[in-house]
Amino acid sequence: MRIASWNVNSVRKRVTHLCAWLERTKPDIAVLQELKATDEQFPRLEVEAAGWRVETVGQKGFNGVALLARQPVEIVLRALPGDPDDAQARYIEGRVETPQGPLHVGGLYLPNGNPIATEKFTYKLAWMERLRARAEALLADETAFVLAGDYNVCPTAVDVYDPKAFAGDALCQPQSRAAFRRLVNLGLTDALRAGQPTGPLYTYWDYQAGAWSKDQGLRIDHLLLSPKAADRLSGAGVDKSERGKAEPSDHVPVWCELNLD
DNA sequence: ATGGTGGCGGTGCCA
Repeated sequence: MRIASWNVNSVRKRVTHLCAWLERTKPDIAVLQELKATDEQFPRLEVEAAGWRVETVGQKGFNGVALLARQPVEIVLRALPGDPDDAQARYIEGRVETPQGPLHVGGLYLPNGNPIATEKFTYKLAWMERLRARAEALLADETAFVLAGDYNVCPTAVDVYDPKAFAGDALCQPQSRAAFRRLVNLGLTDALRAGQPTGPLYTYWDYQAGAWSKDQGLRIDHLLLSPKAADRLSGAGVDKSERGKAEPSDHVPVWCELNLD
C-alpha cells in the first residue's frame, strides 16, 4: 500500500498536475493540503473520474485538506481533537481495512506559526500538542497509523538550506523542533529519514529568489509511522520532479510504501 | 538586491 502526501497550494490551480500525478504514481491513499477551496469548490468530478474516492475538509480561501483513496475509507475525524473553537480546516483522518488489520491515515496541515512573537506561534505549538495527544491515543489502542502532511517544521539544521537565515523562523524554532521530537519520541518512524538518515531531503522550495534553481529548500513534509506501520515499511521517497514543472506547487509529494500483504 | 513570487479575491493576508 502506497500512501502519499502533497501540499498542492490551491487544488483548483493544480488539478491538472494532481490528476496526472495520481495516474502516474497511483497511490492507494493520498492526503492533500492547502486546498484553498471550500468543499463545493473542490474539483471532485475530475479526481473521481481518475479513480479516487474524495473526502474533503475545505475552507474558503485558506487551508483545507483532503483524503483520496482507491478503496473505501471510513472518515473518523474531520478536525484535530482538543479545541472545539478551532475553525481552521487542517486535519482529516481515515481508517482502512488491510490484510494486517485496520490502518489509520491522518492528513494534516500544521500551522505555519510566523511571526513567532504573535498568537500564530502559540496556536502552532498548541496544535502540535493536540497532534501529540492524538498520536498517543492511537498508540494506546495499538492502532497502526500514518500521520502525513505539511508539518511546517524543519526537524534539524540539515533540513534547512541556510540555518542561519531561518534562525528566527517558526519552522526552525527550538520550541517547534522540541514539539516535533515529543511526537516522534512516542515511538514513531520518520519514513523519509528511515531510508536516508543523513543529508538534505527537501520537500519545499520557495517561489521567490530562484530557490528551486539554486536548490534552496526545506524539509517540512513528513510521514510519521506508528510502530506497527513501521514494521511494514518497505520504501519511501520525495517526488521531486513535480517542482520542475510549469506552474508547480511550492511543495512536492512525499510517499511511503507499506507491505501489508 | 532589506527585495523577491504565488494564490485568493478583489484589499491586504497568508505562506
